[in-house]
Amino acid sequence: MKPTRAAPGRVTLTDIAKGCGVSRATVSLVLRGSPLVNVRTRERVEAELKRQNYVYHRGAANLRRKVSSGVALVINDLSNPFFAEFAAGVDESLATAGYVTLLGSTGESVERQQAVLNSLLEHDPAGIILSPAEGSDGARLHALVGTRTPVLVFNRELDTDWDFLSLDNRRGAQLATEHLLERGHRRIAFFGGHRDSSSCRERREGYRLAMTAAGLTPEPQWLIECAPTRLEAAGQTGALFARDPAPTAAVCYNDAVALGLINGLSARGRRAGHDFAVVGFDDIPEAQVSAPPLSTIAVDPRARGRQAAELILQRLHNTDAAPERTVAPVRLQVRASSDTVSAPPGDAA
Amino acid sequence: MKPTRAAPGRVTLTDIAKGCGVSRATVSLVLRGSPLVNVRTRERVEAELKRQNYVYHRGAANLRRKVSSGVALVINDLSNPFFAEFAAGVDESLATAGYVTLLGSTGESVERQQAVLNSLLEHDPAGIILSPAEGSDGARLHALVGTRTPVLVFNRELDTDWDFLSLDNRRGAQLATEHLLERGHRRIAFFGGHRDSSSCRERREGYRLAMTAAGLTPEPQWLIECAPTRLEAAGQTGALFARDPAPTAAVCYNDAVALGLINGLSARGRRAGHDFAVVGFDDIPEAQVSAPPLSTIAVDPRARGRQAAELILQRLHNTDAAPERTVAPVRLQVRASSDTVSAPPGDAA
DNA sequence: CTGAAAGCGCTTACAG
DNA sequence: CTGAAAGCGCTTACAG
Repeated sequence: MKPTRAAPGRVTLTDIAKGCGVSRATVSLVLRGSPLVNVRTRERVEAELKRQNYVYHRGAANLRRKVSSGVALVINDLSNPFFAEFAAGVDESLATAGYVTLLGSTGESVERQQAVLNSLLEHDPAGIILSPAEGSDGARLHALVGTRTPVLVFNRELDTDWDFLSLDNRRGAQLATEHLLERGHRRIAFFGGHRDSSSCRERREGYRLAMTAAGLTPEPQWLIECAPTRLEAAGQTGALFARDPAPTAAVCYNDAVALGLINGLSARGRRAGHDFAVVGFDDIPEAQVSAPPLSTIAVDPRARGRQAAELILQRLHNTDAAPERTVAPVRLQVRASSDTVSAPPGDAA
Repeated sequence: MKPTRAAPGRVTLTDIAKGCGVSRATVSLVLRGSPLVNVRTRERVEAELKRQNYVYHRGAANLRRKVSSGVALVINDLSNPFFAEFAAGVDESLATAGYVTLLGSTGESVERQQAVLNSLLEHDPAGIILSPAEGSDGARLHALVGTRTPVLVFNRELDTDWDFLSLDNRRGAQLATEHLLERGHRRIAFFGGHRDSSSCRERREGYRLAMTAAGLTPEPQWLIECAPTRLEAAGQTGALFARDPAPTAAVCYNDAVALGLINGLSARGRRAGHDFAVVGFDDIPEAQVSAPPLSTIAVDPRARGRQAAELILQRLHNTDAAPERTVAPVRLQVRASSDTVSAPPGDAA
């Protein structure tokens, strides 16, 4: 509960100054690489820094300079490989830029998210990258964070004036649908996700666009909701076949749903890739090794992380610009199998 | 490259003190929950804190008190779900204890690890949880970190006097081997990993113990090295069948290797679970959905993360105790399939 | 119960 | 080119 006493005997600027007979000011100038210092003096100081094994206390410097070298990264679910990769990308770019990542994971809990942000704010982050927990309330978050700290929202839209980085959900679902259309499918379902999530709405929109462009109208019973987990998806499989004629293919909300659907199909004696075609979204690692391997929409989460870091850093140096919405590209990753089945002959609607 | 100027107008203790006509000292006492303050005064101060939307500056307080509320988490590979789960567990427990996680990922690079640690140290962590990059040099790390900051090493042994939390690798491999023995296998390989890693050595030892206990002596050609990745493992599959009689089963260094081997087998016209039995190690999420599902050794990385956090926090309050080695339990996770094949009849060696 | 004063480790005008 | 002094936002004996 309580922070911890540092071991005694930290070496400070004063120790270095004494050690080589200059003032603290001079040592500080050396540390910050000022060209004002005489080269001989600099050498003496640097030798002394090494000799005493000096460690810069960035917190003290930041306090004095009224700056911050930390960026908070609030992640809804680190155990999801998509977000883990994202976090790795963020950390990579922040480190390169000389910032440290202050991590907070919320486990998709709005309460924990509130607590985590509160704690992180006390550490005075220069900015925040926020991948909101499901069900987040933009206004409430805004009230908590205030206007002093720039925020970049990732992935899930929030009703705020913060910067927003999102995947091109619409385009992704469109690509997935077009791919199935090219294989001859006509009765294509959109399977999984919750209608009230912005990403689900956008993906459905892309699906609908592609269908419409092909002269098709999605039947209401082809739009099937379920929580974006493997288990729920497996359980909802039956809904696909509730009415005849049933779909021959499905664009899935994400890979987890797609994998669940594949399981659900085989539990009903069907085989994905043989008598039903499936395409996912996200390209999680499992997609490569599932049976059959899953064609899906690749979003390169690590690159998204790097991008998020760049965006927040940019914002830090440009506080007063208008909020920005950035849409990150996605691409179709075809893997022979989950989608190889074509529509049954004579099935052109 | 440079840290960032905070927006102007941070509300400080002084503002609050002025706002309700008390001294900064009194406000500070209120913040820290001192019982000395008159209850009426406390209420006034608290109202003012709320009114002005005060945010505590923990950095300043820590500086004055000579304490730290951050713990550094240095992770070799966040994109590995095992470590991502571990990180989630660490963060969860640290947050509960009122600490913030300072994240640094090294991507298995010893150079980056050095740089990352350097940067983290400047942020004055109370302690460090270090999951070392492959090839780390204990002495070099020790020289860098010094003796002021307690370190808990996770997963890979390092030649230092730091605390160490490891998986029970020996026991895990023993369980895996015994499981295959129970299925009737006699020619069992140990597949994958690098002999110079401590975890690989320990797992091989567990394998050997189980074999010996069953009166069997592993042939040298049953010990096959390869990098612990899916790709390398697939590539090394042939080595299993280089000499007759070939093994009928393999204990794999980890799940990635096991999945690679499964691919490698099917590329050679063999089917894991039908004519060759495979057991993994780690129980990564893919193990559940691979084809066939993978029997493996579950290590519960999230619980390990929580455990690591507890250990380092304990150490912070007990700096002078002797270094501790903690071995975390593992268990066999049987999944019908990858191991269901029994040894061919008449094959009892 | 409350306030004045010193100080954590650093930086930065300002003199010299 | 270098040093003395003030100050970042907080805490903590110490008086009163």
